[in-house]
Amino acid sequence: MLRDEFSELEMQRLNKLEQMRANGMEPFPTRSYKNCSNAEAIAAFEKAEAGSFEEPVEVVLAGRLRAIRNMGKLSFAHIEDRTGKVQLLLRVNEIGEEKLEEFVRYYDLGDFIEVQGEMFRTRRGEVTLQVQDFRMLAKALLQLPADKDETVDGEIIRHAQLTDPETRYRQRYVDLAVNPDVREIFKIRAQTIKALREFLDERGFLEVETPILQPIYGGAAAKPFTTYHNQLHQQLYLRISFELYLKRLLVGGFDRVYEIGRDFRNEGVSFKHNPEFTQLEFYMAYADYMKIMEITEQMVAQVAQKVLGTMKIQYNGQEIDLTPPWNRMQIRQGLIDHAGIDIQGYPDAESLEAVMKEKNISFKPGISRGKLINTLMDTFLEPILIQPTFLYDYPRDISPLAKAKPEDPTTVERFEGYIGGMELCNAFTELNDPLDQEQRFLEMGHTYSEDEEERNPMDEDYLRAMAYGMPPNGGLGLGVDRFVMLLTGQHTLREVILFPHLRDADQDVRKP
RNA sequence: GGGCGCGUAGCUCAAUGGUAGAGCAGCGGCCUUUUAAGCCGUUUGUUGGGAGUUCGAUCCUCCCCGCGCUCACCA
Repeated sequence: MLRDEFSELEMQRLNKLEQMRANGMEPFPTRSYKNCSNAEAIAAFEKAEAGSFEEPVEVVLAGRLRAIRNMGKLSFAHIEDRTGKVQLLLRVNEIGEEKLEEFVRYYDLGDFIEVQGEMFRTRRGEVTLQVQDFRMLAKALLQLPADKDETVDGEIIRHAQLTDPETRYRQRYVDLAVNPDVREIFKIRAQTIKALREFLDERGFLEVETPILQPIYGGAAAKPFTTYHNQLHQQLYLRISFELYLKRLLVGGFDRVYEIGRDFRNEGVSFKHNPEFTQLEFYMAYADYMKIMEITEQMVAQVAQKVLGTMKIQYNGQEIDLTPPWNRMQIRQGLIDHAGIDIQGYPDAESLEAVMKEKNISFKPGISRGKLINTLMDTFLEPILIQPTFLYDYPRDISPLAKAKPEDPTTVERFEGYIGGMELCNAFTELNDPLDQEQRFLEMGHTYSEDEEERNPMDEDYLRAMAYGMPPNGGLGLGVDRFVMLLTGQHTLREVILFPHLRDADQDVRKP
C-alpha cells in the first residue's frame, strides 16, 4: 500500500490532503478551466503593454507549483506548464486573509494548481499573474527533488538538481518534471523523427508497418528475443530488422517504402546499444548504393537544419559539419592508409590472420575473413571517423543480403555512415537475384554452427517473393537513437531513450 | 560475462574504528513586490542488503543487489 510506505514528510502532505477534504476542498477535482498557456499569457500581456492596455489581460492558468516564496501578507510562486514558467502573486488585499492562509497551509511544491487573475509586471520587471482566485487541481503526495535556479549575469545556475542516473532513468517522470533540459532532448527527438518522415514523404516514399513478431527473423547479424504464441503453438521472434519484409513490398509494387520502428536485439548493453532501439529503414527501387549515399547525406543534413537550424553540430568538443557531400572512403584504401594492410593481398582468413598477428592486432581467432576485416575497421577506421564519412565496399561473407560488385565477386556494394566515431547507418545495393540469395543463405548456414543464434536462417518465403521479380534497389538502415545522440550532444543512448533498459530493481523503487 | 569504481536525509554533498552533519526541501515564527527572498528556531537517516572481525563498524573483510566506467559481445 502506498500509504504504508509514506515517510513523515509524505504523511504531512497526506494530512494536508485530508484536511482539505474535511474543509470541503477537493484536492483532485475532475475538470480544469485553464484557458491559456503560461507562454501565451506572458505574450498577451507584453502585447497589451506595447499597445497601451485597452483591456486587462485576464486568464485562467494551470500548472505545477515549482517555487513558493511566502512573505507574510503576500506570496510569490511559480507555476510551470509545457510552455514554461510564470510567476504568481497572491496578495492578502486581493484574495483575503483566509484564502492566503489556505495557500500557505495546504499548498506544496509539486502540486498542480489552477489560478485565475490578471497579468501585470512587478517592480522587478517580471510579468506576473495577480491572482484573484486559485484552487488545487492535483495534490502531490511525494516530494520532487529540490531544485532551484539562480540567475547570475543572465546565466542560469541550477542548485541541487537531480543527477543520480539510477533515479533519473528508473523514475524518468521525476527527471522530466525537474530537468527542463531533459525535456528538451525528447522534443528534439520528436522533431527529428518528424523531419525524417517529411524528407521521405516528400520523395514519394510510402510509410508502412511490418510484423514485430516474426516466425523467422533476419536482415541483420544479431541474436533475437524469442517468444511464444500460446493459441497457435508458434515459436516467434521479436524482429532484429525490418529488411526482409520491406523488400517483399518492392515485389508488391510499392517501390519506395520506409518504416520507423523498434528493433530488438538480445545482446549487450552499452552507451550505443540498447536491447530495443528505434530504426529507420527505407528501400528505393532503381537506386544503387551510391545513390543511397547521396540521399542519406541530404536527409541527415536536412533534418539537422530543420531541427537545429544548422548543419554544424558540436559533439565531444568538436565541431562536426554535416553539410553534403560527406567523405567517402573505400575500405580497402582506408585500411592501406590507416592499418598498413592491403586486404586484397590476403584473399583468405589464414593469410589475413597471419599478417594481423605479425602486426600485433588483437582479434578473435577462427573467425571469417570478412569478420577479420571488420575487426580491422573497428580498430583503425571507426574511431577516427569523426567527420561524416561513408565507408564502402564490404566483404561479401558478412553481407548476405547485399549485391556483389560486378567486377569483384568477393566484395559487395555496401556502405556504412560514420559520424563522431560511431556507426550511424548501413546500406547496400540490395541483392535481388533469388538464386544468388539462396546461395547466400546456404553459405550462412554453413558458416555458422547450428547453435549460433546470430546465423541468418533460410527464409523460403523471402526467396519466393524475390523469385516473382524484385526491382533493383538500394536500402538503408539508420539508428534513430544514435542520430538523436548526435543532434543533442549526448554521449549515451540512455539519455535519448525515455525509459532505457535497466536491471530489475528488486526493492522499493524509491529506495533502490 | 570479466576488470575497476561507487551506493550516507527527499535532492546535492561532508565526516570519523566510538551508532553521523551542511545547504536546499520540510515544520514553527516574523515579514505587502520577492525571485537560490531574508531573519530566528527546529526535525529528519535500518549510512543499499546480509554475514563476519572487533568491547564497539557507516568506515575493515566476505557475499548479495543496484548504478557507473571499461573489456568482451554487438552494426
